[in-house]
Amino acid sequence: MMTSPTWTISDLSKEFDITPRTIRFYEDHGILNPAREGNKRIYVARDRTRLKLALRGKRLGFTLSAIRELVDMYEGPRDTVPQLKHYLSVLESQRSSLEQQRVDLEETLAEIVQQQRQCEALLKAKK
Amino acid sequence: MMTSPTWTISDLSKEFDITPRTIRFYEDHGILNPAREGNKRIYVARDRTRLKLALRGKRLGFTLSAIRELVDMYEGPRDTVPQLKHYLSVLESQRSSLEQQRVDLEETLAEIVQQQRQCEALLKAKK
DNA sequence: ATCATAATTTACGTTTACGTAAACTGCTAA
DNA sequence: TTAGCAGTTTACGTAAACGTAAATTATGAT
Repeated sequence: MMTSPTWTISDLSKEFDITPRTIRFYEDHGILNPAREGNKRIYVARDRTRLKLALRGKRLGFTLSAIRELVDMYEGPRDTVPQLKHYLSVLESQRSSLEQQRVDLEETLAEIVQQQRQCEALLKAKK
Repeated sequence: MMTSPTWTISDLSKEFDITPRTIRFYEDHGILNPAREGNKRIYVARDRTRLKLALRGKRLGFTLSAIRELVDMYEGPRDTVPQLKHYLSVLESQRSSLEQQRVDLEETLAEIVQQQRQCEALLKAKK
């Protein structure tokens, strides 16, 4: 018999270097929905994936409610045509905002690299 | 005689679509330092550039204090070798964090595009 | 001179994303 | 069986980034 892997709250908090408080907070806001064994939370692969997505979203500066929308959508029903169309429009707006962010990122990175070069040149001149 | 351009607080708030409150808040936190004419704030090109940088930083999810460090450094003195070395190390850590962010961004974008394709395929199948 | 408009300072309010403390439950090793 | 964890809920606290209202000042137009 094959059994699928599960995690406890401290497993996840260690793996992703966040506090259990944060994980419970995400649950309060509908991002996670772990099963219970008695009163203890049991996380399965799906939960872990959602948490991973959430943390990546955070690193990109998304709010928790935006993250919730996002992960919900990733799994949500796409049965009817109106659902599909709505989903598509949300995707499109996310994409355009991310692409603006990418522009900002590239610009900032380019400037930083340029400053690095300048500094190194100055350092060499000093020696 | 040539006179360099200046802006009022509402000029800038309109141009960048933020409230004057935000601009003054940035000043309180050392990101801006406009001159005064009587008690009114007069912004010159340097202030405007710093504001632009700040807003780009915000879109990337930087905190205001991080933004302050960044814009300060862009103009700060780089005379001594210790200053240069410190500056370089700050630059390097910023760069690595931005590069992590770029990875996150590309991954997320790729997933979004994939979902878009799936949806479009589903939509076509429905018709 | 007055009236509207733009600007100012001061200060309290608000939302987001958790931190932290308190008081409890449930295993497990000694 | 008791001590010690890991986990739980409840609830108040906090820092960041402004919003918003109040009271005041300055300036240009009529």
